[in-house]
Amino acid sequence: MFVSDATILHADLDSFYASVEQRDDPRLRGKPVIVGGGVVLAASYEAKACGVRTAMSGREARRLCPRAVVVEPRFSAYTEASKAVFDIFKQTTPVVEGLSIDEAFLGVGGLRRIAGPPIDIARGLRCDIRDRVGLPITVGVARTKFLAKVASGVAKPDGLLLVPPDAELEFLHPLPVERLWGVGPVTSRKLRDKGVYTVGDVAELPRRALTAIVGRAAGHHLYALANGLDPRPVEVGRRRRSVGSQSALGRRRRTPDEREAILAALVDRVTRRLRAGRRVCHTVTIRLRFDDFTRATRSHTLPEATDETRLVLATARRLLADANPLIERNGLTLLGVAVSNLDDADAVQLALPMEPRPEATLDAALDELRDRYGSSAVTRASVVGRRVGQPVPILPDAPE
DNA sequence: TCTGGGGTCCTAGGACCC
DNA sequence: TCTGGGGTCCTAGGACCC
Repeated sequence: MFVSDATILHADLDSFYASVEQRDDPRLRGKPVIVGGGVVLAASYEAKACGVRTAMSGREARRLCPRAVVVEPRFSAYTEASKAVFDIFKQTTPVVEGLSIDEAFLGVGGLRRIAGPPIDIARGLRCDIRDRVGLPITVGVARTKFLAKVASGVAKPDGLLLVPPDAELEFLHPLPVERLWGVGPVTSRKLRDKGVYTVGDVAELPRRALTAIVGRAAGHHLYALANGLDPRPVEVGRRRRSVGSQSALGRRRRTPDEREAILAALVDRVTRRLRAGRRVCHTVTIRLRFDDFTRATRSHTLPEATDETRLVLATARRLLADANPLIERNGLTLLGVAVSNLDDADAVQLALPMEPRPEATLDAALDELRDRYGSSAVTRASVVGRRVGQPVPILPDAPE
């Protein structure tokens, strides 16, 4: 049987925020460092050794690790460090799929001739990031995304681990179910209640039994992962699907005017980011959290896409007003705004009658768009299907 | 000791259309 | 005229991830 190669790298910066702090302030090196006072945003490995965890309350963290140095987060420093690391990723291979500020998949399948086998590429990558950015990074190498991610998780901190394609299940099956992507506290409890503790236990379960425990989609997903099946390719250029901003309000009651002011600031942040990314949104959602930590969302979809602060704010205000009885009853402790259903701001729709050959229609559309806006202005094109007889809006205005 | 801020994906019911 | 099936979109909630 043909066994494909381990050509996917999962690169994950170790305790990212805390590592940046230790890099920039030599006095912090070798010491337990906690980033964030109210809630732990990141903890150095010295702090993790005391039991400090991300998302823990600051008070609990200080109790566990009284010697820890607590520093305020410096987000601009983290963004800058992340950019530097991603630049090195992209110099290593064109196939980079970012997962978050400190994590990415790299496809290195086509590079053997010029850069050697994946394990050597991974070694080189770790050295480059250490030398040029000054940060430790762990890399997992495997045949699939999931295995590469598990490998990096197992190899942390500052490690490198290859899962050979002929030893995947030996590696995977002894691990606890929580290592499976998509198994959080709720799913973990459901599985453990049924006597399913390890990835191997999941793999032994019939698919039907698994979907009965965790639901359809999750069941199929976990079944595949536990058996080493994960055909997802490393995807370049994934677009953001929503933009949001939120603010915890503390326990103090806010007046309607105060809530208004906070809402306006949130909408302003979100629409600025929208415009900076040349995107427009269709749907506006407000997020609420209450005294008892229950949550609610309220959303509205606009007839036209927008990036205008005024319009998004008016919509968010209406949603907030409608939720007022809920807020008065339960006490608001968090307010958030998110926009989704995003489009490119400068997308233009063009309706053409369908030709017998679909590609001829697309070619004709591209020709017409290039005529209208100049060939260099047309950078992306996609086909939108409409039912026959339904009107398609035509937006003839050229972007500035 | 009550708990940040940024996201993704899935589910389920109802409206609406063919 | 009535009934049913199938698809899409919207809304709300929930689990999960970093």
